[in-house]
Amino acid sequence: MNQDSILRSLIADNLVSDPAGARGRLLHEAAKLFRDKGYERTTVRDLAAAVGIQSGSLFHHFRTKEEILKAVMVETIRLNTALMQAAVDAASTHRDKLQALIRAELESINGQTGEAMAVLVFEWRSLSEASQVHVLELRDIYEQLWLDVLETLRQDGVLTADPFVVRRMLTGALSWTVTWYRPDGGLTLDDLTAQVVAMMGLTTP
Amino acid sequence: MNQDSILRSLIADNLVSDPAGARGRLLHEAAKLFRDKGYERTTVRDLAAAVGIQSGSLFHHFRTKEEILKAVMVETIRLNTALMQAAVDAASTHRDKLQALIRAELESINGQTGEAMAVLVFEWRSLSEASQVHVLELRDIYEQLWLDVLETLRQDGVLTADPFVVRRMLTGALSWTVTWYRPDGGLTLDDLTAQVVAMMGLTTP
DNA sequence: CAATACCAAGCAAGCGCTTGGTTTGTAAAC
DNA sequence: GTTTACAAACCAAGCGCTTGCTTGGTATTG
Repeated sequence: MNQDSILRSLIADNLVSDPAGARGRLLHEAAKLFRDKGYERTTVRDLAAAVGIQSGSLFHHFRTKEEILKAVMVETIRLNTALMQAAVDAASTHRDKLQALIRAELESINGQTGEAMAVLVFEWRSLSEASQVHVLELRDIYEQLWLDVLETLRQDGVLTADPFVVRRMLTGALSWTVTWYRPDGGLTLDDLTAQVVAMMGLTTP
Repeated sequence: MNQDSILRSLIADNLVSDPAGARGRLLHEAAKLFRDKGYERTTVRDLAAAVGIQSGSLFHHFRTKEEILKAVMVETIRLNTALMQAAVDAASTHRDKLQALIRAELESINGQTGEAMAVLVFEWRSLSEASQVHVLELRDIYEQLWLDVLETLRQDGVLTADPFVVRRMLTGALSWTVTWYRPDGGLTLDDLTAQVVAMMGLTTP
């Protein structure tokens, strides 16, 4: 199950939009704009112009501007939960599973879906409370993946800190990379993963 | 040099506003509003109401709304640079200096100045480019403090990862605490500091 | 009696979203 | 194979409201 087949399977199940379709293209452009200018500073006219239609025509596809933001977030979480699950399943040892998760999340944040992941982190407050509840449920599934792996490591005695706290710290550390990491800066994502692992004192003995 | 005397010395030098004065009170309320609703969603009418004046009267103290945001950020960096410097100076060993920095930053983020620190992290994009340059210069001084301490630890052989990367990871991890840490949750800031140190494998042998 | 701090009113611009009508794609009906 | 039917996709225009900010005048303070 590689990344591309995971995406295609989700599209087939109607869980994420086809990036080639009209809806998918809009969501992709919306993610870029929301990341670059922020949700509030992005107008529906900006969004419409990005896909070459009139602002009013947007409301044929989405009822409100906020619905667009929510769709970006929901589809991003769905895709990434599937990607993380695959990463965990592919690794064998507990330590490798954590490393795979770190690597996969760095990939999500700094790769193709980077814009959407940044939106998920920095535009949370712009969601209405009702939408927040919905997105939160999806995020909990995602987080449990991490907690399960971290808990096994703690039982192995490799990790001394609280899994819950460790995950929160990792969330911050990894998502923050979006503000400074540039792939052309002489540091690959593998390097970065290695540094995180080294920083946690988890390098293979 | 305790925290209070540092603050008073900065006020005397006109580097930060007296929290008791009109300007200081507004900046404090602005930081709260900006954190809770975001800069864009906060209107000048909100800001004015928070200190009990009319919206137009705001522009007697600040020329633009953005000037308020900038002032919040600039004064916060000034205060925290001074606090961090004091924390480093007070500790003796290299490891203690790092622990003091972590503790001090957690305190800044989750204590009295927490609102302003959150604004500094999450409202960066709302600053005009001209203001960003100015704030960036101040931030570099602040960051150098961290890098110097981390470099000594690397030379001691205690730290294997790159100081630059470690600082960026710590920035993310520590500032992210603002989204989840609650002092009444049975976890003190000292506990949190200890967890971070443990996570880095820096616990005293 | 100046300077500072404020109010009441409102302007111009930009915002999300609505409206009524036109084009386009598709597939059955003849 | 043309015609008919109809919904989906879109446009052009603009409405109602909110926004940051201005203006001219009035208290307050040292």
